[in-house]
Amino acid sequence: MRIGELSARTGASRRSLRYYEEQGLLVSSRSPSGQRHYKDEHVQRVRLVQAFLAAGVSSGTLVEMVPCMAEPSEDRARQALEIMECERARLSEDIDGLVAARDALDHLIEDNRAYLTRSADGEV
Amino acid sequence: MRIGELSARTGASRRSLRYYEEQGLLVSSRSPSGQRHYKDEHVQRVRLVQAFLAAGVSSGTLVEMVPCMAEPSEDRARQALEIMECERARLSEDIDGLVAARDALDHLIEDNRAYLTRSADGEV
DNA sequence: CTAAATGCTCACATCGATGTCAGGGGCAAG
DNA sequence: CTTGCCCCTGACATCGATGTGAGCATTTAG
Repeated sequence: MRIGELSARTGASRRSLRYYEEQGLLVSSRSPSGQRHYKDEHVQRVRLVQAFLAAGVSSGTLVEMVPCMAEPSEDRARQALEIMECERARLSEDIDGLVAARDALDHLIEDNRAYLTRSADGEV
Repeated sequence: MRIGELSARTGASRRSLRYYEEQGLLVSSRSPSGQRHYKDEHVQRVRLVQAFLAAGVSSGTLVEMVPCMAEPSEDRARQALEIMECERARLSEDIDGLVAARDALDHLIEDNRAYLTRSADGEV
């Protein structure tokens, strides 16, 4: 498939797909005229990239984690593992932060509701 | 306290504190010479702002949520409530995304570990 | 009093993923 | 052949929170 279809299937803009490739997160075989061609497999790859980027993993970090699978070397694998675990810790921290924020928000919502209820009861 | 102390207590840079004020997220009383002065109370406020900003709530959205508590009006409260609930949904979505990413990462880590183990067992 | 530390404002820089526009091919159907 | 749609590269723009630096004022410690 060409870039338009991959874009449609993944929701990533063409621009983003080219960017992923530029960053080494995605490969494409080129037709003689230079057009990118992808296989079904790549749909999953793009989804993975999207998930990590959305999770705040930078493309630079991602490139150190994921592509090691393409050209496996023991050293690279060890280094990738270290980075992955580091990133995993960051993710967990972020999750905790978000959950805390949501709790705080729930608190504000509660307060607001209480205020409105009181107000509705005709209180000044 | 002046801005330096508030900064030290919250971990927010002086720059950020001025920015929060500029955005209407923080108030300060000014000394005759124009220096900002804060009360202990404000430490908590800053922490709240930090938590929400870190959670990806924009200062614009935040200003519609939080300061309604300062000048409570029924209409504002209702509108704020709507925004809060909307933002809560977004937060929950984000959390789900992060958790999914972490799961994917765990998968990659697992694969990597398996590879290293096989490698250590002397396999080609 | 003086020097050091702190504060003020204004303005420009940064980062990363993406949007967008321009100028130029490529390819299929009418 | 032409029309329409997709693709290419390259470059500049965007957003939001924060960093940074200049130039100047104020407060505090010695």
